Amino acid sequence: MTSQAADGPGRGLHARLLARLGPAITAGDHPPGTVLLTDELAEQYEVSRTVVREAVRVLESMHLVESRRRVGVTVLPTEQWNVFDPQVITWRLAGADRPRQLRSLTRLRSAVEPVAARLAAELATPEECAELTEHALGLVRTSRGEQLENYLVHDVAFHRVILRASRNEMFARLGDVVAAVLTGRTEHEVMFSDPRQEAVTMHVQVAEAVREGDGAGAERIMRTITEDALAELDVLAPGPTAP
Amino acid sequence: MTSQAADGPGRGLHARLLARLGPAITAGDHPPGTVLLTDELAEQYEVSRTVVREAVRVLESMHLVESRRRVGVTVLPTEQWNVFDPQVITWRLAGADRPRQLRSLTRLRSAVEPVAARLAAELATPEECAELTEHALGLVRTSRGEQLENYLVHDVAFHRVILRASRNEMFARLGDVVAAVLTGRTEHEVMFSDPRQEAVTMHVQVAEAVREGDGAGAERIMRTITEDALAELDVLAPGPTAP
DNA sequence: TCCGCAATTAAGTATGACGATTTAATGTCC
DNA sequence: GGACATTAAATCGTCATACTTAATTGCGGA
Repeated sequence: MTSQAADGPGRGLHARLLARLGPAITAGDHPPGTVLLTDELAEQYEVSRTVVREAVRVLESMHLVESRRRVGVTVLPTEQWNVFDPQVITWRLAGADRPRQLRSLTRLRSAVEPVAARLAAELATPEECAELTEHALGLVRTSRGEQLENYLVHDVAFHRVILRASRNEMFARLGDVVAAVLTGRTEHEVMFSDPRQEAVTMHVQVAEAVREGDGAGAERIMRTITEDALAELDVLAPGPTAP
Repeated sequence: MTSQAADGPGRGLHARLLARLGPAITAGDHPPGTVLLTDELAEQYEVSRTVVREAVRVLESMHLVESRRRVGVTVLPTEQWNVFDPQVITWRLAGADRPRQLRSLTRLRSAVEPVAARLAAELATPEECAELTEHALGLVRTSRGEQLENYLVHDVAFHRVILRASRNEMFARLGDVVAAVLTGRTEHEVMFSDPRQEAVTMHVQVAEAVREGDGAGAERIMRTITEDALAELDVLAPGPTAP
C-alpha cells in the first residue's frame, strides 16, 4: 500500500539509469566536482541522450548535480543535496555513509515523533487508536523468540499511525523515512535478537496515552523511546561526532 | 549565497515550464485525477515534447504526477506529494492553501528547532556563537521603528545558524524552509508592525545559552519561541483544525 | 598586459519516426 | 446472452539527427 522500498529500478529506461546513477553519486563514486558528460553517459550506459537528459533532470531537481552549457553535468557538494528526498535517503542508506545517515534520521525522529505523539493524543480517531493498540499488542506478541520480521512490521506500522494521526502532512510524510530507518536497522545492523522489553512496554504506554488523550504523557514516553533509539545507535556503531 | 527564492523561472525552457506547471498543480488547478497529455501541454505552452517530457519527469520525481502509457500524465492525490521538496513548498506557499502549509511548516519548526538549539549549544563553534550573538543584537536594533526588512534578515540568519550549528545535515537542510516560512509570514500575512519585544529577548537568551553550552536552556527557550510562532498563526489566521 | 573577438564545445531544443504497452472495443465461441 | 480471446487505437517511451544557444577558451591586436 505505502510504496517505499518499491522505488527499485522502476519502469522506463530513464528510471533504471537513475537507479544506477543516483547510488553511484551518493556513494561517493563521482565525488562532488566531478564533471559527467551527457554523451559519455549515454555511451557508457548504452542509452540515448534523451534518456540521459531525463535522468539528469531528476538528479538536478534533487540538487545532486547541476547541468551547465559548455561544461557538463557537475556533481554538487553534499551540503546542497536534498537529503529529504526519499530516493536520496534510500540511496544513502544503502551506501557507504549509511551510519551517518542513520544517525541523522534517528535524530530527526527524536525531534518529530514526540511532538507527533502529542498531537496524535489530541486528534487521533477511534480507528487510529484501535490500530495503535493492535500494533502495540503485536509488538508484545512478537517480542519473544525469533520473530524479528513480524516485530518490525508492527513497529513500522505503529510509528506510521502515530505520524498519520498527528494530522500534519509533513509529519505523515516522514512515515516512509521512519520505515526506512527501522527496516535498515533490522536488516543490516546487528539488532538485539530479543527486542528490549522496556521498548515494548513503552509502545504500549504510548498507545494508552493516545487513547486517553494524554498528550503530555504520549510525548514524554515517545521522547524516551526515540532517545533510546539514539543511544542504541551509539552502542552498535560508536561514531566520533554525529548528532 | 544560499539559494532559496532564487528558484524562479530558472534557466532553460523546461525550468520555465516547470515554474508554470508546478504551481498550477499545487494550487489545485488540475486537481488530482486530472489527466494531462504531453502533446497538449506542448502545444499549450508552445514548447517541444522534449521540454514537456523533462518537466514531467521532475514533477514525477516529486510525486506530483504519474506518467503512464496509453493514459497520459495523471495528477496524483495530495497525500502522495513530496511535501518536503523545497520547490513544492515554495509553490504551495505561494498558492491557495498557503495558511495550511504555513501551519504545517511552523509545527515542523516547533519540533525541530528546539532540538537543534540543544545540539547547537553542545556543538557550536566560537564563530557560530559570534554569528548568533551578532544576529540577536541585530534583532534588538531593528525591532523598533519600521525596519521589518532588516529584522527579517537577522531573524532568518539567526535560525539558519542554529540549524547549521546542530551539525545535523537534515536539520541544516531545513534552513531554507524556515527562511521561506519567516519570509512568507512577513510578506503576505499582516505581521505585527512592531516585533514583540519578548521574542527579541528570547532570541538573545538563546544566543547566550548556546554560548554558555546550556543545551537544556537553549532548547527550552527555543521551544517557547516556536510555540509562540504557532500561537501567533492562530491569531492571524484562525483555522478550524490544522496542526 | 589587457581587452575583445572568434572559435570551440557541450548542453538545449526541435522534429520525425518507430516501438512498446495499456486500455478499450470488437468479435467469436460456448 | 455472457465470458473470453482477438484486434485496434491511443499515448507514452526511445532513438537518431539536425540545429541553436551559451559559455569558455584562446588567439591576436592595441
